[in-house]
Amino acid sequence: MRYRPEHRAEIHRKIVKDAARRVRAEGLTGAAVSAVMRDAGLTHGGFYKHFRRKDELVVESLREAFREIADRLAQVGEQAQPGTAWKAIVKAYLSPEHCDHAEWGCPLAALAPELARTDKNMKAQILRELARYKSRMLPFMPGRRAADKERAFEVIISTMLGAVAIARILPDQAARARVLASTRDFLLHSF
Amino acid sequence: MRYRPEHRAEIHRKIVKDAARRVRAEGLTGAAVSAVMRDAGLTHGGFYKHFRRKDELVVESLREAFREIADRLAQVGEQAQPGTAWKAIVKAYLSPEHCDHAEWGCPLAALAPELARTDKNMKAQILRELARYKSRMLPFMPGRRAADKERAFEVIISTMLGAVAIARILPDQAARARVLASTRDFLLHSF
DNA sequence: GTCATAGGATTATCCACATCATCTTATAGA
DNA sequence: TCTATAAGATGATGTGGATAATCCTATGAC
Repeated sequence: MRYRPEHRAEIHRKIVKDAARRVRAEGLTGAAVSAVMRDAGLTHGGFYKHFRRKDELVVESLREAFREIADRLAQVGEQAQPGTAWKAIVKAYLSPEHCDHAEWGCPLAALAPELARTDKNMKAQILRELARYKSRMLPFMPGRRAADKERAFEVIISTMLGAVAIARILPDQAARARVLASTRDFLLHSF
Repeated sequence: MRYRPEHRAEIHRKIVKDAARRVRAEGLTGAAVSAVMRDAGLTHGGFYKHFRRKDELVVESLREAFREIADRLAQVGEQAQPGTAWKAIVKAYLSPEHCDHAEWGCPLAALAPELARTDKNMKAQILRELARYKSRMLPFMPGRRAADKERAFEVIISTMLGAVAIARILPDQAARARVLASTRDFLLHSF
């Protein structure tokens, strides 16, 4: 129908944003073609005008999700007092808000084991996003040398995603908050 | 066909054991009825002579998986010098062998986010298994009072499962081993 | 104002999977 | 030895999802 030139890009973005929410909320297979198209106000048929295969959408949605969380955490880090940035990031990551809203949260906390099971091809693309995520967090990490910061990032992100993943299984807010708080205190006193 | 009385139970166990492997290797939806039945040497049709619904198999396979890992870790804890049991457990959990064999490993490391997304009913049953897992690990945990041990378990298991989940995404053994080792050292020096 | 075209709709196909009704048959128990 | 029965096989059904061929039409470029 020869829409406005920017229309195509807008729809594309809309689909990806929606898929980024859905994969985190429902898992890697949670962004069904018909669902994301419906959310974009379209029918499933047009999907392949925007993506060659389903996998492309999944990868793009992960890229979007990693970017969103990196943006958010970087902002938290930048607003913190110098030297305490990593602590602010830990507090934000281990907050009840993050725990309660996987759909806007860190894709690692929402999907890590599923990402590990993707095929070689997709995993390579995921690793690129993971590397970008890491590099954006490094400036805020504790430690003098780059290698120290990398170690710190790996340990801190592992600990945090584990805590959030466990907390999300727990039914009542009290138990959830307890896990988040004790992991937070543990991390804050450890570096 | 009126088989030996114990035949039914044997087949049932075989199906569950196989499903316990499959869910950890391929995710909560990885134990397809036809696949587990084929592995048991049967066809898909007989499945519903053993389970009322698919969910029942999933829950039983998780129960089996939790039991397997608890058995393994408890054995490690018992064989360790008194007072160092938790350290031995941490080393076993963060070993390359565990990382490389999700299908025999801790269901939390393999499935935590997926477990969080199950419906209320299944989650309640999962929580029971999680509680049993915890109670079996508590005797080995550091800390004086029961509450301390509980906190220790929660923080330690979160950290460990996160590290394994991240490591499993990484492609080369070196990077994997690095994450496992630094998380292990981190934990061992923290309690 | 016309019309070529690209974005979208419709519709169909294919596949994997859960579920279930019905048929078959080996064997435990008499 | 006979037979009732329950485990398993066969095959059908329904669903959800990916993919693709074909058709439709609004609009930007002229």
